[in-house]
Amino acid sequence: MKFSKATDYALHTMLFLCKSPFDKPVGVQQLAEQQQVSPTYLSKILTKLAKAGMIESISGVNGGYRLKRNWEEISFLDIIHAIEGTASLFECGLHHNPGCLIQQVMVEAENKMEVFLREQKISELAKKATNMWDSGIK
Amino acid sequence: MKFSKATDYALHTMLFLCKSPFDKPVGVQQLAEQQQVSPTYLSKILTKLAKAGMIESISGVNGGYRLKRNWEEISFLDIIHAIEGTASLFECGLHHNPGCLIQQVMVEAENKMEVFLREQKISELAKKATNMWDSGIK
DNA sequence: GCGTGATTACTCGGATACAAGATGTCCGAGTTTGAGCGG
DNA sequence: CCGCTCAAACTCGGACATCTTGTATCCGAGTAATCACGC
Repeated sequence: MKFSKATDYALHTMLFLCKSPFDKPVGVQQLAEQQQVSPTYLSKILTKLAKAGMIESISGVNGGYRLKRNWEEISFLDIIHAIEGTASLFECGLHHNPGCLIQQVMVEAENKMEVFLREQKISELAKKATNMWDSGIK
Repeated sequence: MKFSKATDYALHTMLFLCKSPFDKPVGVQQLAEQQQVSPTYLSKILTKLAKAGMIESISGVNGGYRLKRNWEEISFLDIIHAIEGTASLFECGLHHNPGCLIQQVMVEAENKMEVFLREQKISELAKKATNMWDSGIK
């Protein structure tokens, strides 16, 4: 039970895109270099984010990826769900008992986390990050 | 990113032990049958719970597993940690940056879940379960 | 009747097999930009 | 100077290859209760 590296890459990529100028698409090459990942692998992850409607791809020379409208509303949870899927974290093996008390507790626990992650907008983080950058705090 | 089946088995086993008479140890056979798992596999999981000090094993004929003292304080989180380990769910790949903002958000999210799971005592659930049983609600 | 040993019913732990999912690579195809070249 | 073609720089998507981890099985060893046997 761990978050996959793909999620890590996705979050960092989104954060980076938020800090980039909106008119110029960023190439996979550059994004991959930033995080020390192979470009081809990153492109898989970006495809998922694109299908989820968070970013869009521009093909051809000077192409790359760019944020889509309403990007300011994108939360951590959105990104995580796009990569990890939306299935429940816990599945009671005794599926013939839908009222499993353990299942109920676990679902509620998962919910606590999701509520928090839904509040965390990636755009807010981008602001904070650039502020730190400006003030010289590393 | 999902909880393992082992965690599922562990939780159900602990719940079952809570509902069993304390003086008579329960055999792996019986516990495994209850959950449709192979006894040998279950025994691995039980070993982990034993090492975490939640239960103890009685060897020999009429042996089995039994709850240990202070079992009433055992929380969901204790059990999950015993099986899944206590490592953080999220690890930022860019480990040369300890102040990664994304990491901070994720750790906090994980914390929200853990705080909740720490409050959930397995013994409380056992009480509730037997009440439901008594009142005929399946 | 009583002690001693064998049998039985258990757990323990290591080694190993198997499956699935995460991670990563390769390649062929499509798309746009821009440069080169001929008229 | 204009238009056509072609190469270059990109992304897209499928098909693999690899690695890690969860899941599961097998087997030999240890342990305690119980039973059987012989004295």
